[in-house]
Amino acid sequence: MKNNNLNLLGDYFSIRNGLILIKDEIFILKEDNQIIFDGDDILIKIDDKFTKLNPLEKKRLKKVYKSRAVKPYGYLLEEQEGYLLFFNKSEFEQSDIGERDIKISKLYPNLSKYLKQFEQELKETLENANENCYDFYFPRRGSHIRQDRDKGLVNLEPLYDNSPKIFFKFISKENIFGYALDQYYATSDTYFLWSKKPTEFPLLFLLAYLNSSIVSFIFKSKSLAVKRSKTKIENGIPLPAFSKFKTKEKHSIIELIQLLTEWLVYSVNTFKESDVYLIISQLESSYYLQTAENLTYKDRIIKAMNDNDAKYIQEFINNLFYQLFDLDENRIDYLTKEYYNV
DNA sequence: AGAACAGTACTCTAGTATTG
DNA sequence: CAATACTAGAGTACTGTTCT
Repeated sequence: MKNNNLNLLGDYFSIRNGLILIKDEIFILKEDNQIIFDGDDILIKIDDKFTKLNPLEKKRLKKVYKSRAVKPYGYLLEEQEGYLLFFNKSEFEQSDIGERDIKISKLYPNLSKYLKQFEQELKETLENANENCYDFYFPRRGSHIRQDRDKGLVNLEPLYDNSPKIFFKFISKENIFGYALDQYYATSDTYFLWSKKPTEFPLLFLLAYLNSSIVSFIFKSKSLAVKRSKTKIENGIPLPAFSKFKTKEKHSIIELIQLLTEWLVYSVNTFKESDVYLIISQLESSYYLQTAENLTYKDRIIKAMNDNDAKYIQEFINNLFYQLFDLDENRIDYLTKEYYNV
């Protein structure tokens, strides 16, 4: 059955857990409890006293989320778990252990003091798991990954910090794929898609595809429910061969899918009037919506956008995918309802 | 109460790097 | 270049929580 020409999600993306920490409660600092924000100052609790962090130290605190924050096209801002204390091993690569310790405590005097409160406990955990106990400053997994067998490690910090990324829950029955443009760190109950090689199609198109009813159908028909296993997702989700879409009509569908997805991303996350105006103005020049038979949809889409009706936009995207793949939407709906009980 | 689920982090393994 | 050490990958054991 295996078709060697089939593009799979796993061919283009590595799926990796978020950060696996030695102990979440030590590395994830909760506001008001372990850290306080006072204007531009950040204070951290060490031996029951709040101590002010230096500017370099502030950069080591990252917004961190758990999988309950994941939602289609975005994440729930209010579900931020806390601030991750993230030391990056590659910052200290060249030094030996002793030198590294000194360097850390010089550059990050307060943060290292904070961690040293728990040094014994952290070292014991690492020792027990046969891991290097001197690395108690760092996440155990998820800060660096190997993309290809013959290539070096990729440092994910800049990608977590400031790069568009797609992620989903570690355990989920549905195809819900979140998206973040800004700083988004997550614990190991979230999986991230990290690009292995440039794909032919843009990330927003992939995001739309993964959240579409097509992939929902694939999830159900292949029983791909994510349950502590990523290989099923890597090998179970086919990616369309972009080069097959040759006609102007197909390209106009792809263009419109991206535009609508962009709107969904805005509507789910930071809703800015100016961004929405820009999208609506781009709708005017959409080739797909210019043809006589599709003209009526334009007003309907604009209305849905003004009403913040994400459901309509999602359904429209679903239909666009059916058209793109020359599928009979009624047939898929029938199959889904009849045989998958939804 | 017991089952099912979700979150956490433990641990085995495979592959890479180092060393002698 | 073989032996050994190290590290990241992967799956799951364990535990606390929620559902029935």
